Formats: sequence, structure tokens, C-alpha cells
Amino acid sequence: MSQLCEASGVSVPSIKFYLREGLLPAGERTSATQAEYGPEHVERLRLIRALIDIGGLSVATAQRVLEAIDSPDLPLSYVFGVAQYAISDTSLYADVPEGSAGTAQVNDLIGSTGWLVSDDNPGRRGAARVLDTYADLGQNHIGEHLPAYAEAAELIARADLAAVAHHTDVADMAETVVVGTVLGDALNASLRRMAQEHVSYQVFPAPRGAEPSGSER
Amino acid sequence: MSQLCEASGVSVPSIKFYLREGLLPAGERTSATQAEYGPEHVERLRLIRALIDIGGLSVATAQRVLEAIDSPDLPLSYVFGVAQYAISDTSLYADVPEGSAGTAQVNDLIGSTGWLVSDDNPGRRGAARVLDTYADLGQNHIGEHLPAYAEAAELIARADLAAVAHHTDVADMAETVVVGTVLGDALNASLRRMAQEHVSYQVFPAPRGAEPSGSER
DNA sequence: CACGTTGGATAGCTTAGCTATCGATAGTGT
DNA sequence: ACACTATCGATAGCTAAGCTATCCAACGTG
Repeated sequence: MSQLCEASGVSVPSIKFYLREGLLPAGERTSATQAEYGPEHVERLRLIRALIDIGGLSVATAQRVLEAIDSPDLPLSYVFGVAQYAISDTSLYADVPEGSAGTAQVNDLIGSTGWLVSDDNPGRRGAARVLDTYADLGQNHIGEHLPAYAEAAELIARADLAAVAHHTDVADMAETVVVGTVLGDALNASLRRMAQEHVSYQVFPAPRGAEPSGSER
Repeated sequence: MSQLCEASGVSVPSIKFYLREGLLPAGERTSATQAEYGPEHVERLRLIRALIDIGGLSVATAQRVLEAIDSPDLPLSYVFGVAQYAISDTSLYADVPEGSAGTAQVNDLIGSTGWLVSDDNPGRRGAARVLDTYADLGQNHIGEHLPAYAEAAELIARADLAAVAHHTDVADMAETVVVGTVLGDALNASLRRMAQEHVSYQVFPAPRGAEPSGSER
């Protein structure tokens, strides 16, 4: 086990913790007080840390996601669904008021893009919630730009699916789905920051290079 | 104050907490034991809850962001920067190994897109970090799709900037920048989920409608 | 055959984000 | 004028998440 700790960079108590929580499968027992860990355990630990550190998942959520990966007979669509639910354990999917304005905006958007989206897709409620919040804050012009955001989302989704199609093994696909869904949001957000800077140069006269550089505060 | 509590749906102790933490400016004192709160306080509370609940910011980070909004003389570019730093208090921007593969991928991408991005743009480190993590997990095909993600990011950024251009007042612009940056990530993520489902219908034969519906677990 | 290590269980620690209590003061209804 | 209630500010307490530290019995290696 100390080898596992060393190879993964995760402390022994933390490894024990993940074992307890069921994120990491137990090693193969060679005796009552000894277990053997393989490279798959190292990989698993890396995945765990990625989900938690980069994806920002809670331990409990990561556990659910890993469970979905581990079930080889689960349909891929289900894995997608779990990953989607998992990605945000925030209250984003709390109760959205029935016929809220945001819900209507989402429905309009789906109509105008021609998307096929099931009623219980978590994105529906998430988007509705966010749009309601925009409205609460008096930022009403967002609706005008929704089609542009939707187009971007479709581009991203095509790339996501293309990445999955690289695999033939179902287990690999499941892992790609999860990793892509969870890490993808972080990647997209980062790319967005860079693009924002680039585009702002084109829109605003003063170069952003004039900003106080380095980490703030 | 109880009116403020009622109007905003935030409990009195929480309001006191935000006052203590400096997120909410004190009301106008009418005596040593009474203060008057206006509609701007209600709005402020809504903004606070939006940043924390939807954007997932910590209280401390929200405080920094609000501070940036409140400084009317701060250049807009600076507000952008603060919002960008704020959006992820995760360890996403921790030390990225010097010449990591991810950093190189990011540089390549910036080169091939022709973006102008300053060296200290937080997206650079974030993206590098995520790409390094992909590689750690053996998901190496991601690089192939980076240009597609970048194109989507540029679309999004154009819409972001267009939203800001709706305003002429600098304070309004600052708020739009912050709200758009923080809530925008959540919105984009939700749209992505929907687009994923739509696109997956086109790629995979079996309809996703066959998935277990409702909340998982 | 003794001693160091491991696994498992239990308990403790730390931070974030509220929440509850308290005492002094001041406006309010009668 | 006077009891009553509400507010403010400060302090202390609470809960959950995510580790971390301690303990003990069992093993297995020298």
C-alpha cells in the first residue's frame, strides 16, 4: 500500500479514506493483513483526484460516477446521464418554479434549434434556473444571445461525441464520457476566458494589456 | 431589516453574516439601533445569492468580485480579470509544471487560432492543467478536438461581449461582465448537456429515451 | 520468535457557512 | 411616562465535508 501511496501521490490515510468510501476497490488480499494493488489502482486514484480536484465533484458524487463507470452492462446513455447529473452537485437543479420565464425560454430555444431533448434532461432545469436568475438580476438581454450560445454548445457536443467514437470498448467509452463531461466543462470555461480576452481586444479600443497584471488582491 | 429579509428571502442571521463579511453594504443609519435599507440592498442580496448558489463561488470570492463591481473607476478590463479569477476558486490554477505538455498544447492552439491572449490570462493555466489531467488519464485524443472547442469558445466570447455592449453606463457594464462570466459558465454547461443528448441521437443508433428516467441512484 | 508493518475501525481535526444567544439601546403603543 | 418589542453588533455554537491521526490485532520477515 505504501507503494500505491508513493506511485499516486496520495497519502496513505487518504487512500484508506477512499477505500472506506468505496471510491477505490480493495486490493487483492494475499493474507488477512496484506493486499496487493495493481496499476489499475493507481489509475483509479488519478481518476478520483481528477474528478474531485479539477471537476470539483464532492466525494459522494464522485463515488456515484465511478459506480456508473464500473457497471459494464449499463447502457452508455445511462452513463451520460449520470455524468450529467454529477457534474454539478450544486443546487442548480433544485426546484424551478413551474411555468417560469426561464423554462419558456429554454423551450423556445429547443424549438428553434430543432434539438431533440428529453423532458428530464438535467440541462433543461439548469438552463431554466440560470435564465431565471439572469432575469432576477435585471440582465434581460441574454435571451437575444441564446441562439449563439446554443450554436456553440452544439459544436462542443459534436466534438464530445467524436471523442467517444474513438473507442470501441464499452468500458473505455464510459470512462471517456465521464472524463469528457466532467473535465470538459473546466476546459471549456478556460478556453472561454482566453477567447474573451481575444475578442475584447477587437471590441474595445483600450488594450486589456493595460490591466494590473498578476494575481489580484 | 426584517423587511429586507422578507423581500429577499434571505434569513436575518444570514443578512447579518453578509454584512459582517462585507458583501452587503450597511444600510443608512437612522439611529444607533436602526438602519434603513433600500431596493439596492435587495438587489445586492439577489446578486450575492446568484454568485454563491448558481455560480458556486465561495463567500470570500464573492466578496472580492463585488468589491470589483463597486469600484466605479476600475477599468472594465480589470473587472473582467477579477471575474475570471473568481469563477473558479478550485485549485485549477495551482502550479502547472513548467513546460508541461498541456502548456504546449495551449500555446499551439493560441498560435493556430491567432488569438491574442496575455501571458497571465487565467484560462491559460486552467486549460493547461485540464489538458495535463486528460493526458494523465490516458485520454490523449482530446488534442484532436481542441480546435473545435476553441471555435465554440470564440462564438461564446463574441456573444459575451455583445451582451456587455448593450450598456453604456460603466457600472452596468461591470455587473454584466461579472454576471455573464459567473452565470455564463453554468448556462453553457447546461446547454452542453442538452446538445449532447441531441447529437447523441444522431451518432448512436439506440435512442437515449431508453435510459432510466428521473433522478439516478 | 520478536518486532516492524499493514489493514481496519474509530475518533479527532479543520474549514466553510451559516445560526443562535445576549446585552444594550431605542422607537412604539397606550 | 412606561412597558414592550425590535434592532444592532459581538460572540459563540453548530453542521457537514474531507481528510488525518491513533489504536489494535494479525501477519510475516529476519
